[in-house]
Amino acid sequence: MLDERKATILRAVVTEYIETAQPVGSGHVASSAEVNVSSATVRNDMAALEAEGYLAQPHTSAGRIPTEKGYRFFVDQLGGPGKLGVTESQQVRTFFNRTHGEMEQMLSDTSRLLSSLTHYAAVVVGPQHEVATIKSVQLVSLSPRIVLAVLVLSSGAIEKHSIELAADTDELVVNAAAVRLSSLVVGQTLASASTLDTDALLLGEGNDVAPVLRAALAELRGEHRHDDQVFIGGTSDMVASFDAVRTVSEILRILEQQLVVVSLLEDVLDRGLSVAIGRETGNEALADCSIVVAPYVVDGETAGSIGVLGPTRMHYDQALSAVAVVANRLGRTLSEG
Amino acid sequence: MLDERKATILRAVVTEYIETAQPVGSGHVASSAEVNVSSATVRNDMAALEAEGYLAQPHTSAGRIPTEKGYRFFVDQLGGPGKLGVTESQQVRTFFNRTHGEMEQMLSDTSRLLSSLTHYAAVVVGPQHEVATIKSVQLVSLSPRIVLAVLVLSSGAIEKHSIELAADTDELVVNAAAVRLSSLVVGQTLASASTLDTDALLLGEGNDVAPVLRAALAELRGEHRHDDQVFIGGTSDMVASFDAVRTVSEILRILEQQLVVVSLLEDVLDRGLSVAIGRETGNEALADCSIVVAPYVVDGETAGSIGVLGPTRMHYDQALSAVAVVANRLGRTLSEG
DNA sequence: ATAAGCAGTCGAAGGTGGAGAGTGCCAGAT
DNA sequence: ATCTGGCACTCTCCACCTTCGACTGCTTAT
Repeated sequence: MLDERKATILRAVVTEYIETAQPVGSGHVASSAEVNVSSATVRNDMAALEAEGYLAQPHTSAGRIPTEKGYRFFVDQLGGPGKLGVTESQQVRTFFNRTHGEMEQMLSDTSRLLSSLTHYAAVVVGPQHEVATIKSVQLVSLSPRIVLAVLVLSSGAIEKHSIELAADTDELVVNAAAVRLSSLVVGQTLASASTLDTDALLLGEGNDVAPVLRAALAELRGEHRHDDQVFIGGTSDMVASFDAVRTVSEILRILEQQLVVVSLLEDVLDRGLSVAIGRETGNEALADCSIVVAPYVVDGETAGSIGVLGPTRMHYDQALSAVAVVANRLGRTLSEG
Repeated sequence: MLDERKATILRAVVTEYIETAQPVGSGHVASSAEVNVSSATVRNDMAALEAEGYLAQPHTSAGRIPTEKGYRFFVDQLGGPGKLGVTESQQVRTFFNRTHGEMEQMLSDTSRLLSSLTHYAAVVVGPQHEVATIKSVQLVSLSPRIVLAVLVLSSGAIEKHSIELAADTDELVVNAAAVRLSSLVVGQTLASASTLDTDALLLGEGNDVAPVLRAALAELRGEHRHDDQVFIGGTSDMVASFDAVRTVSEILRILEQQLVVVSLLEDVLDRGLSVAIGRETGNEALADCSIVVAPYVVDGETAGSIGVLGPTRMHYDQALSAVAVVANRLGRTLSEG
């Protein structure tokens, strides 16, 4: 649909605009290395590209700016992530060699890494808990009526939830309930544990233990929903790409609503490495932004996703490689543990 | 040192400037309700105030702007927080009536509340763990060499730390170590637990249990340092108070370095409700910002602190009352649990 | 001590006029 | 049939100027 020369010209315009943030004129394009025709010819093609919706003019007699469709073509023809620069590769390598220990700390650091690689905001969504098995359950009495349920998952993640009981309950009873609970759910996944038939299980229990157990199982059922951990880093870097405080404020508002961010990332989770440009994000406030997202795989299962959020005129090639590489290494590192 | 009229004029200038962000001229001040002298008289006093360092002129023939010293005077003469507006009081009341359960969730929500009350960025630093007693310790084998230590504190907080062992260790051995560890530290504070004499305690232990126990105790010692939880909300609101993206970016960079934020708040912790204006924050990047901070008290002990970060031309009265009220209610709510 | 008047200063706003960067189109070259 | 050079035209940007208005500071009168 786009002949070779037009494609080259479009590519040149996008590249140039990403670099300078200024409308690109036919002269610049003609003098660029890849194009060997005169500016007049470029002008004709650019007019055609505008008619087809790839470019736009801020006003007559200004250069052209890529439209979302233009960026989309540009990204598609990149055909996947390139290689990272040497400095960046080195940075990723040392990061993952040095990192160890706490998963949360590591995910948070990963978001910092990603933002430092790309200079855009980085979002890391922690592994889903559904697939992890329960390693241990514990009930701790904090006060006569409040019990804290602590779950340790095989991923190393911890879930806690405080349970308010209807009546004062002795610590011994709580402990008994904990033992029973452990025997029921340890080794299962959170998903399967939450399908347990509460009523049937409670039949054999004493009158004191039963209510505690019932409450705990109820929590278990509700607990694993919407408890995604999100780590956001590098907002200060990204902000520098924009020039209106107003825009910045709106973008920050989106980032503060973590639910929105998570759903943005999860929408594209099954598509693998992918890019959403401007309104493709489905969010009007992000019209000037693009998102590059990739899932990461732990032990063969898609566990979570990472991404960067930057201006539509982002350095897509760098962002794509950075996200791809980091997602890959992150998955591998988490698999080892 | 400042006669009554000059004080009134200074007050009027600060109030007006906070409202409009425009330099304030003598005419405006003279026509304000509190001042009953002509603009010429105001001019004379304003010149004096400038000479004394309370006001500054962006350029000749512009109105005056408060200096840090001017804001300082203004804040000092406010003499403590006023009352919150009815809408705001209502908002605080419903928030604390409805809130319950998870402390982390609650602190995070509190930062949202505070930012929504003030329209500035809100920072909430979670309770220090030093004073909380250990309710339970658990060691969970994640893999033959990795053990996860989970501490439940009386505050409802959880600390976790993964421990890498030198040798593969059976789950039974880990469990034995956990039992022994529990008997040693449950009921103690983290602070006292970390002063335990490791070597003496290990004498009576078997060769298999000892290394696990030693590793766990070592973690315990290091664990409670620098593990403040920080919750930041409302950055998007605050951003709208500034007009240079550059400034915004620098402020966000500070907020991303949580250590810096924590130290800002903790510097003023023992001073009670207090305000740092511009460079008083000790941070050059926050020259255009002010911070209002208050500690909150749980069970008679200063536990943590909350604060808001806004422009130097912030609505100090509203910010002071909001911070004071929320700190108070937060402390009370946490004490009940 | 306060007020009134007045000259002076400076920025903001608006208008003007190139300069420069672009465009579209046409006619001629390849 | 395509490309190119040339040309007229358009529109922004910038520098410059002027006017306007909001101040101030000073001097003088009360």
